Amino acid sequence: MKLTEAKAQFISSWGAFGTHWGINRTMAQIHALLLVSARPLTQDDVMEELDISRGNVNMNMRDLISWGLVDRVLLPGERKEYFTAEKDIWKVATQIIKERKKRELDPMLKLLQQLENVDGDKKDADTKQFIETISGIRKFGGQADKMLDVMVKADESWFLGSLLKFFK
Amino acid sequence: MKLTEAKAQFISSWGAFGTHWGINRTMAQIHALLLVSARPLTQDDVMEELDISRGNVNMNMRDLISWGLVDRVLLPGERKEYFTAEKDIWKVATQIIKERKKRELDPMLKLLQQLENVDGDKKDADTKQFIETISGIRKFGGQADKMLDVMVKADESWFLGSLLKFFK
DNA sequence: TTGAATTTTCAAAACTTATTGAAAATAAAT
DNA sequence: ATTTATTTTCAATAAGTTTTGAAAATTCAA
Repeated sequence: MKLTEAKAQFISSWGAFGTHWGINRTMAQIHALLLVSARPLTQDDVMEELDISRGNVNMNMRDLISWGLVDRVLLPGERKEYFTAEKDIWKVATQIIKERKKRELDPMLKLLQQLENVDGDKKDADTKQFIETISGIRKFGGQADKMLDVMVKADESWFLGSLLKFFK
Repeated sequence: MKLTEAKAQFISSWGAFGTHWGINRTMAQIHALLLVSARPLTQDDVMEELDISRGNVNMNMRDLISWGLVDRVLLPGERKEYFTAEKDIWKVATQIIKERKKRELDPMLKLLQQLENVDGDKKDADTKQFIETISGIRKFGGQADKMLDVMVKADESWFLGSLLKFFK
């Protein structure tokens, strides 16, 4: 397969993949494009490569920057802004974990904690089931939370190396 | 907080949570409702509780069943079908992991393997970057894949117990 | 069988989210 | 200070997704 075709294939699949994870297709595609580009790109480059409008590129790029996945780069002597993506996939993953934990997991755990203290007779079947379900989810979420904390603090070789030994 | 209010709160938050993970709001809400119900519910129960149409309940319920998260239950002497959700959150999580791995991760890894064999000069910056990025993602994905395999085969106490010790 | 209860389907409508493109704002060069 | 290049914003529109509801299909009982 030729490079151009392979790139297109990767960008398209990565975009489709993203939509299963609550990320919009275009954002994932821009990210994919930057991931496989040896050099930083301008908004115009992205517009041309993906055939999308300037406003679209601009907004999604901002979003990628706010997720910490893309950086603005100023090339000396150039008027235009350039954009580049972190290429180390471990860093990408920990960055995403960090953000999603903050935006989604932590607030959910906080809510579950409150809901666990629902008032009412603990002998009532519905109340009992509610408390059991909520506390089950909270405990599980708490463990996941701890594990992700260690993960984002660890460095790749340590983490994957250890896990690998651990799981044979 | 009263039980009714707490339930409503949980169902609504779980629905919002779901949308961040590529799951539609209603499916997540039906799942939440079944998770906190002490007894199986009919389509009519769900229609009433969530104030949604019959067709909507029916389609999302099918989907939940295909994900292995909900079961049909036939109560003796009853004409209607009842539905119930697996309450053990570890089982729920491993079930979801198993399905998403099969539907998303495995095909992606297969694609990356193919893309790694792109033809072209490995000294060309673009080709080099492409191969490096793709193989980086593939290696990382491969590790994740292995870890998830162990997880879905393990049982909760073993897995979380071991991880907990492992991560202090 | 026939008829009533129940479930399933799916085209149309409602709703949600993403995209465009042109105008406004900003920044740099002359 | 003015012109020119570039980026940002956002109302309008397009595209995509979810929901409805009524008709068709199925299931069960008499």
